[in-house]
Amino acid sequence: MCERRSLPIVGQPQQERADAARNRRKIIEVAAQMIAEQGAEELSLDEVARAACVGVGTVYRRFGDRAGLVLALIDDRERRFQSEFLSGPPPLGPGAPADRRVVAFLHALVDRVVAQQGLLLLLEKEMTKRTSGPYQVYHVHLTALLGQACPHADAAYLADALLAPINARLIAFQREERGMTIEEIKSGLAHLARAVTCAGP
Amino acid sequence: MCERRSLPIVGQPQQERADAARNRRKIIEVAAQMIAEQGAEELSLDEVARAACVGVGTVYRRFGDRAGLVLALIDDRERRFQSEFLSGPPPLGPGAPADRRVVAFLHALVDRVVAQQGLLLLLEKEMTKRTSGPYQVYHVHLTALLGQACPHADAAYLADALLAPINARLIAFQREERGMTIEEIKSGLAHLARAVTCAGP
DNA sequence: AGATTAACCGGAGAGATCTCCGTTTACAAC
DNA sequence: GTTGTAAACGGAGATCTCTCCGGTTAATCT
Repeated sequence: MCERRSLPIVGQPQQERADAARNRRKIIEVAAQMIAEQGAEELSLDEVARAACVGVGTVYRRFGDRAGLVLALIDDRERRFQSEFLSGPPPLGPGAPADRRVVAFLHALVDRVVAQQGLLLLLEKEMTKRTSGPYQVYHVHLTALLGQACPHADAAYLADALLAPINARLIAFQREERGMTIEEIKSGLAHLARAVTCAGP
Repeated sequence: MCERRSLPIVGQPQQERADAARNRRKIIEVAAQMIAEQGAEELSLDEVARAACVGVGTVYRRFGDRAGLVLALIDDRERRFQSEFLSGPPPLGPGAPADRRVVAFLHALVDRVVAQQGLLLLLEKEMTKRTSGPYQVYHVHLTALLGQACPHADAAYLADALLAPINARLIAFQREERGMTIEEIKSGLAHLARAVTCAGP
């Protein structure tokens, strides 16, 4: 009973209706442009809906909430980034020793945060319920690397602890209020990573 | 010219009018009770105002915004905590070696986050503009300790990095989703602190 | 006590987030 | 083409945060 006519495409939500897909694209496009024009800080979904000639309900049905829309906006770049550290050239991708990959990964994350500051600030603020998909991926990846680099430690916790200082709020604060440069931040992280991967059990 | 009649009390905002002080107390009291009853998650300043028999404007004039009210609610406990690590008995207070004080401090911070989870979650979410007063104090304190424990490193950055994993969001996630215990979190932090304070330049 | 005034008060209102539900529409089956 | 229906649509509305401003009051000076 209740058999489906066409087999579902795995991972895809059963095919999206044409109007739905069109609206999704339009909303993302309009939102991206609004952010380019007036910054991410004051992105209003009401306004996005109006500019996209779509009801507010539609925006929320497509993306769930603010965080969902921001996640969708980041998605493209995020995919590329993930493929880089999962299967790209070393030292970020496989082929380099684990401890070097750890540092390369943390540095790449810093660059990503700096590049997407506005959107990530918004995302971090709004993301109270679920944990972001990207974070989960980073954590799995870093845990694996740390497991190789220092097999005796609690790699899962260390991964959380190394990821924690790489967030948009803190980095913005360090750069704007503390006057730190990106290089100083990266070198601090490298120091931390080195200490962790070299230390005894 | 423009001389003041009575010298201002240093640090105090020039004395608060009686009705203003009464309202401040009432608002804090009502807010604390509402949180005790229904959790911090859904604290509405509108509702607080209504329950305190006060206009919304009054709440915002007294506390600035949500973050301000939450900060005021935390204040008491916070003062005590600060005096403990600034002038209380060792190993938290002065008297113990710096590296032991670092660990004691981080552990005390974890306990504080666990004890105040609800309010701190709210605070972290709302605190986008200014950085919280408490954080600044923690950072100064930890930077000083790290400066003693490992004079060669960038103590200011390490302080940020060690404080970053001690936030309500992450700890709630680690406990609820990852199933970690408080002891596991503390031991992970201790490991990290040890690695940092022992590592070479 | 009476007058003066700076500080405070209340609550309407702007603008935002998100929900709900009656109406409309795309698509598949016939 | 017609038809049936699940999915999508739109936008009014419930709440919330925070601002603004005309009216009120506590504290001070005479």
